[in-house]
This record gives sequence, structure tokens and C-alpha cells, in this order.
Amino acid sequence: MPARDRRPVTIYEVADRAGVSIATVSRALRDSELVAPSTRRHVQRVAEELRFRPSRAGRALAEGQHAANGIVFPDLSGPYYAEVVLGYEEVVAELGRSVLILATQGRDNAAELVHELAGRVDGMVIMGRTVSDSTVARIADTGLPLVLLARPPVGLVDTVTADNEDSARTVTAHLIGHGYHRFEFLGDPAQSPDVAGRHAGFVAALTEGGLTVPAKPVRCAFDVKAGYAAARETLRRRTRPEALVCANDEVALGALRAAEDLGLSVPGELALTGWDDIMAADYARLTTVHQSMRELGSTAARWLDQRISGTSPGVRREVLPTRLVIRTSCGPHER
Amino acid sequence: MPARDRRPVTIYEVADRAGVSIATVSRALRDSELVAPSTRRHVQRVAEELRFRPSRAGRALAEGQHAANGIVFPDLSGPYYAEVVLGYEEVVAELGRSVLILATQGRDNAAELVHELAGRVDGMVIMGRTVSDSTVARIADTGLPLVLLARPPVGLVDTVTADNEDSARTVTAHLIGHGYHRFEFLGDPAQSPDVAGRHAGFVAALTEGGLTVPAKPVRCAFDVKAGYAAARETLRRRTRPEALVCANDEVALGALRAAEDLGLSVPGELALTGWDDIMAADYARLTTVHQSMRELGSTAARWLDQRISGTSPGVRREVLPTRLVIRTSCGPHER
DNA sequence: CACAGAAATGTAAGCGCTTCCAACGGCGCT
DNA sequence: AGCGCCGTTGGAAGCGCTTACATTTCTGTG
Repeated sequence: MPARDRRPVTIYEVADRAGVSIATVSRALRDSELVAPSTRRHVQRVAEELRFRPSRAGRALAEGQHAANGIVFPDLSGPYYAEVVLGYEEVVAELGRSVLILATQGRDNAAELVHELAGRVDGMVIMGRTVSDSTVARIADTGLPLVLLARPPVGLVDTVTADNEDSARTVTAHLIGHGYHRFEFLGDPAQSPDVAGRHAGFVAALTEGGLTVPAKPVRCAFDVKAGYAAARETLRRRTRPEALVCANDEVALGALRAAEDLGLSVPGELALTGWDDIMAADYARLTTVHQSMRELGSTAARWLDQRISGTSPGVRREVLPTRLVIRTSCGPHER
Repeated sequence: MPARDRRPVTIYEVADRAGVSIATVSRALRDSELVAPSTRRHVQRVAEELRFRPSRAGRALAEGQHAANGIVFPDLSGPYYAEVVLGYEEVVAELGRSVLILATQGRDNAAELVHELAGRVDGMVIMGRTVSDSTVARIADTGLPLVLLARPPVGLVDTVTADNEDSARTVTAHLIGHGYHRFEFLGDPAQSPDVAGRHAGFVAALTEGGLTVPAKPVRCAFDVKAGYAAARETLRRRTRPEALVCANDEVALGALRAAEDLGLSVPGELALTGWDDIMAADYARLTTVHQSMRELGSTAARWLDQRISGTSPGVRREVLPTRLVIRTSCGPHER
């Protein structure tokens, strides 16, 4: 029966048992130079026998650092953030540090939680629209190393983002190449800077192609249901659009379903595209924009590490490239 | 420019500034009873002014606990684990504690990392086939509160799992109801206890239905590619199976693609089912077994909390129910 | 008005570790 | 033999906080 009250073995017991001082134990288990090889071996053996694990808290207090990094994201339900977190965790763990996570979705006290998290880590990544600029600024002002991810820059904080505008241009141009004329954009530019960028690229491509730009985007939230509703409404208008550029895959998937329910064939009567290249996009044959989430996460992790270790060159901003994934929803392609 | 070297404000400075002792500051910021209301207000104001945040490390050391829980999982790339983690994070955060994560996939030093994690938390959840029984036992023996998730029990550790056998029986029986006779199971029972349970239920249902049980399952790994390969091979045999029960959605999705490539219509010429009800399953119209991952995670979190607070009733084992999600891949349904 | 007891606050002892500094002993050298 | 050095080791001071215990300040009462 596991004893709930078993006291973990401390450095004192190891020192006692090994017949040395705690200073020597500490040294034997970490530095190299300052201890005689024979002593080190002896201490190591004793430590192992006793199954000694240095208390993290004691260490953190003495060293003044946690050996842990944080990451804040909206949620983990889409594949998007999960991938980013995974890429992040991978490199952080490789660096010998632990990862603390915080999902802000649906929490009204997000800012408070982020501050709390800030107190437990040596640095953190803040992703997307999770907390206000002022919260970010406040934490940055604390001196805590920070990296922003898929989020507009704040002050002089490092920022990594995936490209939005260029890829929007690319995907829209691709659709134009298919010969469509009447376009609509599904998504709310006001909702997130990502969508804003995508919409801007969409508008730019249309303009460059000499096509008429719809008066305004069809506003809708970031999920399947919203995409469905928005598409349904749009597709029932007297002059139906020929192509829908959707703000992300979930919206596109909703639109796809709407088209289906309306008896519209895709891409025959309606072409559409998404963003993110989530797994379901593949099965829906959705043409979309692929971003390497993993890489986004790992890049942020590396930058953060450099900030923490003070080896960071000035302020960094980087836009990671994306890739157009052509499937069938955008129109017929011979293959 | 954010100063990297800004020293965080300590309780001493607050005490100084407020003209009281650190004990009073500590009390004013936490307990209720032991401090005069006016003093409390005053201290709180000063603390706020100074933007004082008690050092987590100091606190952890003094209190002997971390106010953090851990969770170990294979990876986060499928929707499966991500959802579980989300459910976990949600309740843990609600309890005012932080969440440390650890992905073991592709790491050879998983056991070491888990031990390391164990030193930073007050309890943890270990999911799936991430570490050996002996590692689990060793940690449990430490007295660290533990909950196992979707993993066979070890010793007297609490364990939550999702049902496998019963749902396998249900899904197989459903297929039998469609009138199919030749079945195959895609997945490797040796790979995980989950698959083993699913296969067992499959066999049981077939036996109960008086049908011939295939000599052995078609072994394949847990991903789309493996499912594709396994299905392709199976479907080219002279006597093609009519129905494929796949170990999870990814395998089923691979099988679906294989059928498609082979010119077989689903469900016309081949019926198939998956497990997990991932998002893509919906778009592929895949009949599958839905498990509430979120709930799995939140249940584990709650149990763990009770273990930590010592309010846990004896050893707990629970199998969470699943739900059959009927779409079209299993055969025609009028609706 | 003195005094007991409660309320409020201060003092100080840790929590487990790292690390600066001092102490020690053995060595080669003169 | 005496000296200084260097390689090892121990002593002890924190790191920032909580909390048991001591002390002080009030309050109400006989």
C-alpha cells in the first residue's frame, strides 16, 4: 500500500549516508570539476540507492529559475493548436525543461491565469487572441522572456506568425485561374488579425485580377456551424457566387455541407477553399492552405530559449511560409 | 526596453512599504481570520501598487506542494489525446492548479522524463502506453497521487478507461444486422489493450451471431497509411470481406481510401466502421464509436484531485460508456 | 482601575537546495 | 624542514515564502 505520507528523501539524508556534506552531494550530482572522482562515484551510488530526486522547489528557489516554459493558447480542440503545442513541447523537452500549458477559451479570468502562469516559468509563448495587448505588455514589462505566436506584435516582443496575406493572394489567384468571376469571402476580418490578413490578400488578388471585389466579407465565426449558416445564406442569393474563399477549413467544411444540402455540386457549381489543412480537409477533398503548425511551435520554442538564455539577437519578427494544397474543391484538375 | 534583470518584488518589500511584517503580508494576502480588515486592505493596496506576485518557488518550498498537476500522453497529433488533455486542463485549472504536460512519443528516455515530471507536481495522470508498468509502480510507490487513463491498471492505482469490448460488440452486431457475413478486423490487438478489447468484442459478437470468426485480425498500426495498406491487401483477396471493423478512425479512413482506389463503393460493396469519432470521420461519413475524450480527461482530473486532497474513497476503476455513431459507411439506412 | 482573555501582529524557524568562502591536507619545491 | 599552492571538502548564508509561537495591543469585566 503506497503511503501517502512518505517523505521524499532529501539531500541531507544522502549526505549523511555518504558521510559527506550536502555541498559535496550537490556538487557530485551536478558540476564536474569541484569534486574528486571517487567521491562523486560514491555519492552517486548512495543517491541512487536512496532513490534521491532533488526537490524541484528547493532548486528553483536556490537557482532562481524554474526550468519550465509556458504556452498559452485558446484551446486544443482543433488540430491547429494541438499541433503547435506539440511542436513546442518537443523542443522544450529536448532542452531539458518542462512545459506548462494554459487554455484560455471560455475563461473570463484569462489574464489572471496568465499572470499566475508567468510566475511559474522562465519564459512563455502566447498564442493567438488569448489575452489583451495590455496583459502581454504588462508581462513583457516584468522582464519575463516572451514570444508571441500567430498574434500581432506588442511592443518589442519577438513574434512568429504564419503568412496570411500572401497565401490568400495565392489561393485566390488560383481560383481566378479556374475562370471564376463571382467571389465571396467567408469569415470575419474583425475577429482576428489572421482573418484580416487573409481577407486583405483576397481583396488584393481580386483587384489585381481586375475582378469585382464583393462589398464586404460574409461575416461568420470560426466553426463548422457558422460556416454552414453563412454559406447557406449566401448561396441562396439570386446571383450565387461561383467561388468561396473561406477563412479556415472548418468554415469551408460547413460551407461544403451547405452546398451539398442545397444540391449544389462541388466543384461543379461551386468552388471553395479553406485554410489550415486539418485532417478532415483531406477527406473532404478540400483545397486549402497548409501551415506547418509544428514548425510554428518549435520555432517559438527555440526563440524563447534564446531569450531566456540571453543569446537572442535583437527583436525578431518572422512570417513562416505556407503551402497551397490543391485538392478538388477548387475546380477540376487533370492528373 | 524590458530589462532582463529586473528583480521581481518580494514579500519583504511589500512588508517594508506597508510598514508591517512579512507574516502579516502573507496573512493579509491569503488566510482570512488572522488579520485586521483595515490592515488587510492596506496591504492589499500596497501589494497591488508594487505589482507583487508571490514567488511560486518560495511558496512551493514552504507549503511542500506545487499546486500543479501533470499529464503524460503519447502525443497530441490525433484529436484523441488533445481532447483528453483539454478536458483535463479544464478542470485542473478550475481547481486553481497548473498543468504540466509530457508527450512521450518518440522519446527513448520517457521513464526518466516522467520521473522528472513527478518531481514538479502534486499528482499526475498517465495515459495509454506511454511508460512501463514498472515505472508506474515505482512512482506510485513514491506516494505520488496517480490516475491511469486508457491504460491497464497497475497495482492499486485508480484507473479510468473507455469501454472497448462492449462497444465492439455493439458495432459488430450492428453490422451483422445489415446482413453481412464475411468480416475482418483491422488492427493489432497486441499493440494496445484498447485494440485487444475491441478485437475481443468483435470476436464475441461474431460468435454470438453464429458467424465465422476470421482466423486472425489483419494486423496494422494506428494510422491512415497502415490502414490503407492493410485494407488494400485484404480487399484484393479472392474472397473479399464484406465488412471491415477497424481499430480506429484513422485506420478506417485509410481503408476507405483503399476501397475507393480499388473501385469499391462504400457501403455498397464494402461496409466499414471506425472508433473515436474524430472530426474527419464525420466528413467521411464513417460509422464509428464515439467516446467522450473530454470526459475521460475531466474524470481523471477530478479523481486525481481527490487523491491529492486525500478525500478519495478506496481504489477506483471505471469504464466510461461509449456511443455508436451511425453514419453511412456501415450500410444503407433510411432516414 | 486592574486584569484576564481575545485579537492583531511580529519573530524566527524552517522548507531543500546552490554556492560563496573558508578550512584543510597533501604535494612539490626551495 | 618549511613554505605556498592547489585540489577537495565543509560551513553557512541565502533564495522567498508559510506558520508555530511569542509578544503586544485591545477589549470588556469585576
